[in-house]
Amino acid sequence: MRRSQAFIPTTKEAPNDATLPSHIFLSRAGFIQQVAAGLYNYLPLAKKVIRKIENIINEEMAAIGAQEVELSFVTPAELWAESGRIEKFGKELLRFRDRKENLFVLGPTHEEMMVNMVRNRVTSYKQLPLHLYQIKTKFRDEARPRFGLMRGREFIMKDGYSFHADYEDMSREFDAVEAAYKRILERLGLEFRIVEADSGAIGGSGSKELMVLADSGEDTIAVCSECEYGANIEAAKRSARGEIPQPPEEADFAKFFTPNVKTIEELAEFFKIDPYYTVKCVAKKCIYEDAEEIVLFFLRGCDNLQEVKAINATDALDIVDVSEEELKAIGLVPGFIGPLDQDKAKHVIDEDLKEATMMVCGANEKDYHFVNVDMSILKDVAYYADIAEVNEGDICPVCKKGKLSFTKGIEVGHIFKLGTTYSEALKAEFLDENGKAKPFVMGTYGMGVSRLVAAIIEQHHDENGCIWTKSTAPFLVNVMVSNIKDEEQNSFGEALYKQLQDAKVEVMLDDRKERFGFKMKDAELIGFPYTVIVGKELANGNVQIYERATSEKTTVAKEEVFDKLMEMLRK
RNA sequence: CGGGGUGUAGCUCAGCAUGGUUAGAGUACUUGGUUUGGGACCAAGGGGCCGAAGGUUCGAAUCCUUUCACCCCGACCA
Repeated sequence: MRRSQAFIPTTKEAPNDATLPSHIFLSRAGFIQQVAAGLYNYLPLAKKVIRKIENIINEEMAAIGAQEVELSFVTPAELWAESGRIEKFGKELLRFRDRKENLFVLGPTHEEMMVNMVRNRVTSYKQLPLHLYQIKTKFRDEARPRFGLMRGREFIMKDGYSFHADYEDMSREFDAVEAAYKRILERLGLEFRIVEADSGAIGGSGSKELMVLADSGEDTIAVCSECEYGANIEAAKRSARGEIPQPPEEADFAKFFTPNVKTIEELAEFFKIDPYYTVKCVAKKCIYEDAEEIVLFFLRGCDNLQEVKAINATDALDIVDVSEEELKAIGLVPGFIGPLDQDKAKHVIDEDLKEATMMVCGANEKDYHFVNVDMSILKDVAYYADIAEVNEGDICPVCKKGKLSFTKGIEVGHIFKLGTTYSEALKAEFLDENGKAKPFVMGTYGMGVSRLVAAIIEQHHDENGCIWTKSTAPFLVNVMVSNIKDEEQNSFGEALYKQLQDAKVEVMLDDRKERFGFKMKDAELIGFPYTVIVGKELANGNVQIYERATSEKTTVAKEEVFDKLMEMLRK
C-alpha cells in the first residue's frame, strides 16, 4: 500500500473525551472513528488488525475441532422469552419490531440461537460432542459505554458453545478451550492471567476469565506470588489471613459499656485491640423477584463485604443499602448490632468467624458491646458463607504459601461450564445409550475481539503511539522515503517496496511529500514494527531499520536490507 | 437510571456574564514559493444554518423555554 493513497487519517490532537491510551492512539492513528456513544467505525488499519486476530482465533479453534458458523444478528424475541432472559437482560437488549409488528432483539450473545439451531438436529449421543462458534458483531445497549473499543455497545465477539452427553466430557472441552484461549493470547503477545471468576446469574458449575494485565483494566484480580492461582476479586478465596495480629488480653465474657463507640475504628481504639478481633455488621437489603428482606452480614472488623459473594450467599437478584430508620424499625441499633440474637433479621456469618474466639461484638443495645465472645456457640444455629473480600497479603488458597496481591485486568475472555440451564429451558435433548432423553450439557466460551484490539494497545504503547507486535500489526514494514524529491532515495524506496511486496510482506511505502520528522512521527503513531528509513545515508550506500518496540535504528548496507528484514520478520 | 458538564470549521478550542455590521484562532485542507533527519516557514485561498425547535427583541452564537446528542462520577455490566 502506498501511504499517499491509504485512508489513514492521523491527527496531532486526541479527541477531547479519550482518556485511555488505546482510545487516544487508535483514534489519533486513524484506526477508529466514533459515530455515537459506544459505536465505532473501523477504518482500514483496524479492519486489518481485527482480521489478524480473527485468523489466529480460527486457527486455534480449528485445532480443537470447533466448527465455525454464523448466526443471524437479528434474533426473534420469542427465543428470549423461552429462556426467560428477555426480562433478565432488561434494557441491554435492543428491541424493535419489523413491518409485521413482530418483536426482535439484536443479539448480545447467542446461547438461545445456538441451542435453537442444534435442538432437534442433534438427537443422539453418537453425534456428541459438538462445538460450534462464530465471530460476530454483538449489541448490548450498555447504560454507560466508555473507553473507546474497551466497552462499546456494538462490539465484535467470538462466542462458542459446546454440547455434551455428560459433565465429564464438557469439563474436558472446557479445559481444551482454556488451553486454546491461552495459546491465542500468547500468539497475540499479551501478558495475561487466567483467573477464577464468579459465574454470575448465568449459573453453571464454574467459570474462568482471561484477564489481560493493564492498569486501566476495570476488574480487580487477586494473584498469588508463588503459584498460578488468580481470581477475580468477586470470587477470590484465601486460606488464611497473612499474619494473625496480637490477640487481646484474656478476659471473661462480659457486656461492656461503650458509650458512642459505633465504628470498627472506634471500637478497636476503645479496647486497644486489632480490628481482627471485632465483629463487623454490614446491613443490606436483598431484593428478590417479588420480595425484599433485610439481611445482616457479619465479618471480622478487618474484612469488607464482597457484594457479589453476598448476592450468591443469599440468592438475591440485587443487594442495596438499607437506611438507619429501617433498621431501627425492626429493633436494631445501628452501631451496636451483634450476631448473638438471631431472631431480628436474617443473618449471614462469614466462614472466617466460625471458630473465632476472643471477639468483640455489638450487644444489640445502645452503648454496649460484648467482649471475649466465642463465636463457635453459634455453630449449630447460624448460616455461614464466604462473604469477605480478600485482602492483599492474605494467603493463597491453593498453594497455601504465597501471598495474594491485587492487580488490574481487562476481561478479554470468559469461559463457562454452563451445564443444562439453556438446554432445559429450551427443551434441547438427545437420546443416550439407553434411549433415555437428556438435556445437553453445555459449555459456553466468549472472547472479545474488538476489546482485544484495545487491550493490545493498552499493553503495547508508549508516549508516541501504538507498538504492534508482528502477529497483529496492520503492516509489518514501512518503507519511508525521507525526501521524495531525491531521485536516488525515491527509486530505491520503490524498488525495495516492490521486492517486499513480491515476497508477500505486508508493506507500506511512505511516498508522501512530507518532511522526515512528520513521517517518522506518523510511523510511530501508527506503530509499524519496522520502518526502513531511506534517507541521507543512502549516499553512503546505507539505509536504516528503525524498530518501533525498542526505538533503535540499525544502519544496514542497502544491498543487505531486504535479507535483513526477512530475517527479522522470521524471528 | 440518579448527579454533574459540554455542544461554535474535519480536529482542538476562543467569543457568550453586559445582545449590535461580514463569527475568530491554532491545526488540517488547496495553490505558489522557500525548506528537507524528528509533526518547518512565507503568501494567497476554500471551508460554519454557532446541536435542533420555539420564543423575547429593531437586532440572538450570546437572553428565555423545550428538546436532542455527547462526555464525566456513580449504579449496572451473560
